[in-house]
Amino acid sequence: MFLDFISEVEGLIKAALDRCGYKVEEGVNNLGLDISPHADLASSVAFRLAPTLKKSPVQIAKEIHQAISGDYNYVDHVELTGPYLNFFMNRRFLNTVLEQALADNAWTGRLKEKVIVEHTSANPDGPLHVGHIRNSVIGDTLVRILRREGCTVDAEYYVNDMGRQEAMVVVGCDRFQLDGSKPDHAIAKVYIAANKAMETEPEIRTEADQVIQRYEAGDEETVAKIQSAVKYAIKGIEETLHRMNIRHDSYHWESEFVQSGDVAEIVGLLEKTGLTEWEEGAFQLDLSQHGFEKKMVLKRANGTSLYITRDLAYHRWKSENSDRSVDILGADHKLVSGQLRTALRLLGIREPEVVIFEFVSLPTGSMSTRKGKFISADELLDEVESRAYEEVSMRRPEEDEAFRRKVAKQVAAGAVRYDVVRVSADKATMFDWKQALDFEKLSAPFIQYSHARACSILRKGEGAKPFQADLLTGENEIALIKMIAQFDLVIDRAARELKPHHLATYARELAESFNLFYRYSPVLDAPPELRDARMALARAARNALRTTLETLGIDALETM
RNA sequence: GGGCGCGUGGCCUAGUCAGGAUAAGGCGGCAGCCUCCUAAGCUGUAGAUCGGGGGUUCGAAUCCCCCCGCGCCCGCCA
Repeated sequence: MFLDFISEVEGLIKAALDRCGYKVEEGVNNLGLDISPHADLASSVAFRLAPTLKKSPVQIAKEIHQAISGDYNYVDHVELTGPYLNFFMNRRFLNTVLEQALADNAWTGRLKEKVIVEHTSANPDGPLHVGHIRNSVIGDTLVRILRREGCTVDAEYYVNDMGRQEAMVVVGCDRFQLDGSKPDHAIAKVYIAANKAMETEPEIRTEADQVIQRYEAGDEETVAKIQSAVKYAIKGIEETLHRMNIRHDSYHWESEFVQSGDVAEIVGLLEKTGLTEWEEGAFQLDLSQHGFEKKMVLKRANGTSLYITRDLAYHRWKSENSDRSVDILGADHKLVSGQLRTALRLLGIREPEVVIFEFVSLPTGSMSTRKGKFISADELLDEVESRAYEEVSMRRPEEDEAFRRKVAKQVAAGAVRYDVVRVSADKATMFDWKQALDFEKLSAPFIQYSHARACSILRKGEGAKPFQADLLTGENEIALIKMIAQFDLVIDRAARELKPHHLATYARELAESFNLFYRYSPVLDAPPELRDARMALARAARNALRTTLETLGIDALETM
């Protein structure tokens, strides 16, 4: 809805500029529009015109203001405040927002593209840890945001089954026993043990190399061993992802692209660029003309393929099977993903849009699966869930065990997701138990609670019935409607910039806005007509909160 | 050493891409609000040289340059 208001204001200003004979340079937000405490939408365009027109911004703003036509749809009036043009929404706009938020098909989005989002793709050598889930949460939230925008999205997991780490898992399985614990954790134990053993038995390295070669050559016994280990680990990883409402639509294994011949084909195509050469037995691509100092190795001296070439083949497949593809990658992949994109460009293949997130570290340093130095996502979820259980038991002692367990699970999953997604991806973070276990304002439970309160009112009142939206004139009521209106703007921005944290910020603001309404505008005790109008607003807010939470992948509890 | 990213009250973060009217939240501190639709809530209060220095501009947390600090990368690993 807010996007419609912005479009109207843009039209009014452009028409007024034409009338005055003024021109602004083309560019994003060249009209200087901004949501501001002084107006629903403010324009500082007069400042931009001042240097060329050699007039004061105040004078220019005055002229534009006089030239603005009074033909409004959603605009109520335009105020001239010094050099600023302040636009205000009319009642009709507020009422339309309410009406749309009450409709079943509210917020359907404007895009239609087919998008592939690849996220998580953690090596199947152990459980997801608190660093991996930053990838999963950002990725899954983007999947949901793009779907909300109308895109058809395929969430994909790229399985690294051909790497050295998987060979080490197989070596580990040969030497040690899987102990029957959760599959991904069991795999991690033998993987860590194999790495530890390698310190005193260097021949393990050779053993792993042989596994890689045999696997690439299609040796049956090796194929069976690797694939069963990979599937076993993935089973555990999926289970963890499901606890956080994260599901992939499809899995692609690296080996697919080697077996299909795609990798060999890609290497052949790169050879035709004339930038390749054999050096010390390995086949390499020189990207120095493109700003990369190091050559990109396409084939090892022993003939086996590398992650990067397999990844090139996968990316070609993705670009052929989508309109857009998005990769979620940790900061350690910055350089490689740059090389990958350059190589794709050389081949005329559409490049992926890459979302990089910075590292999550522990107070003791960065995490490592290989060294067994990490806090697993399961550990985190268990801990948060038990804290949530205490909390709900204290608040709702009359409810039974099943209720409290269920609420604790949903609160925990939400709390973990929110704690991750609220921070901008390009900020390195330090994992903090205190913050992860805090269920107050800057958290999912705060938003879930607002939603539950709205549901509580709706449960106690009557169902939907006619109401007079014009009665909603209180400061908090209007502020809440305006906040609901911003949903489309926020989704649009988050989808365009691929920044899910904008939605997290919005969710908090929406909940805050609802809480003020809840506190200062009694619904059930209001006089009949006002009560009906406030019921409608509570319902609209419930819908907005529910949709926001769903888009964040957080369960919208009706009671908690 | 080079490349990329980050630096905002005691702590954590939004705002930076697209410069604009008093720098916005949370945690922690202090002081209040449950005969009132769930207090996982609400209100008030104290607390900020927006890492430092230069520059561009009518105007800089935001753009440019230099410096400092932190993170990540610079493998025939992934």
